Amino acid sequence: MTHSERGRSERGASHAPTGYTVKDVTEPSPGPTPGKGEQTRRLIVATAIRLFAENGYEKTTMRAIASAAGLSVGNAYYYFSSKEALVQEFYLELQREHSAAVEPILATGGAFGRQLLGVLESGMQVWGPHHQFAGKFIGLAAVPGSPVSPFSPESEESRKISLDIFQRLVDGTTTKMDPALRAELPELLWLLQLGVVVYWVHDESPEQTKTHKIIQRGVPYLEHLVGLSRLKVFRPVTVQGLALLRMLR
Amino acid sequence: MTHSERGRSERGASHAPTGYTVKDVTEPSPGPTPGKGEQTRRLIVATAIRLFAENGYEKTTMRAIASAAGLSVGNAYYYFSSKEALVQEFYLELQREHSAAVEPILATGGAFGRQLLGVLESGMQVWGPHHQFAGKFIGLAAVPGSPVSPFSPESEESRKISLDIFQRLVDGTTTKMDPALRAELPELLWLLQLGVVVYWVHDESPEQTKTHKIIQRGVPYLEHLVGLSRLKVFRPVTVQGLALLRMLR
DNA sequence: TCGTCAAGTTGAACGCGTTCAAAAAATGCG
DNA sequence: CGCATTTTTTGAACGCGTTCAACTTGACGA
Repeated sequence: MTHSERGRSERGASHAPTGYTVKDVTEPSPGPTPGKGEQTRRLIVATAIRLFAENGYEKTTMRAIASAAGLSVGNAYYYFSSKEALVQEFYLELQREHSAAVEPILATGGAFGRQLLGVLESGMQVWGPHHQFAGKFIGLAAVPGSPVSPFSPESEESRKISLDIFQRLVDGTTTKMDPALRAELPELLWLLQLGVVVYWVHDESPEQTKTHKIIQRGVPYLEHLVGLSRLKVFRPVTVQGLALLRMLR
Repeated sequence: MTHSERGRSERGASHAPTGYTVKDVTEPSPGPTPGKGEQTRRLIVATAIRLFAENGYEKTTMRAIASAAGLSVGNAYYYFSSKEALVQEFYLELQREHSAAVEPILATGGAFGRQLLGVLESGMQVWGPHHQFAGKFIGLAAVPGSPVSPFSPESEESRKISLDIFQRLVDGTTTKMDPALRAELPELLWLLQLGVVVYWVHDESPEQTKTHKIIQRGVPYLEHLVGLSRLKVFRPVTVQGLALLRMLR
């Protein structure tokens, strides 16, 4: 792990394909001129995503991706430094899907609990078909220094998308709470989501029913706690807890 | 992942080496008669542990283990179904070391916070030299269905050792708390430890100073919360939180 | 148009974890 | 002991992710 590029998962050795920002693969026409390299790149991403979704992580070998896209393995590695980088693309795709699904919920506004429940449930809906894939993914993401780690620089875009959802949720909620808590709540929810994901991934109950039930009980509980933060009795506990949270950074 | 053995990490296909319970590699004489197979098995474990500690996870290839032990790769696979199974042995070794280090702390008894701090700190001391290895390990352990997953049946022994430490800690502590909380506290601490480990593994500050600081602030905070559980105002929050915790199982 | 250089592409090769048919060694029985 | 059976050991082979020297294609100024 000794590459120092920022924010993108490709490498391109010393010579990189045309730089650009990640955008929808199916966008109509604008954006950077789709040169030959760009075309190949998109083909690889699209093929990889399709195969990951169809056949899962392990069956989707680099050779399978390359041959399905009609090119050589080496060529795929010219655009992506590793299989993990392609996994990251798949992850981003699902995250954009989640982002879109969550849009109406956040736009409507409303109580904290209702919104959080919506965000978590729609996340499970988007990821549901890929539960097994997620199990392998989490194994990659848990390794420090991996590009797909939620703490890696390569995951900055992912992190931003995710944090943004919670930021908007908190900004838009009418639920009253300690202002100090409100300031930290987006990040706290992001961490909570990490925990939920870990639980969900290990949840082998049919349709991940256990996870559903837990967030349905847990979210109102959390909403209750958030409300309590305004009470004088809970003030010291809240303040100290937040101080601890800030230490994690 | 289609083997259904209980509690051990080896396989042995249809024919398994002499069954026995995992014991100290360096014990004097008793235990199951050390037949040829048993000797080979121990040699492999000892060699693997040594190489993991000396050269880390990736450099310790199955070929390296086999050749260092003076036998063939296939032979290693006769006793251990995978490299992960050998990693598990290394993990168990460190856990026994931790268990021993923690003994005097638990024997002394004392306040909850003091004991918990001792347990966590000594864990970091034992694992400190293997911080990088732990990073790879957590990647394996995070994958559902992996034998080294903390939730796997193969990890039952590990889990028991760990839970036992927290059970004794809670049983031995003089700190007053809600009895309902006391009943669930060992498992809660076990989960907390999982979180600490994840943070520690990703903590790249020198000597993992950040993790040290956080547990030094976090443990007293937790002790405070535990104490608060006896107050009437905190009762509903405690009770509901515990109900939620029980749902996780 | 041609030549030059960068961009893009190839496929063989490497080391890895893992498998397995076959050989060797140990064991048990008449 | 002689022989059949089981346990243990071997090493070649497989498919995987990844690397890289060599080749082809495209872009562009002279």
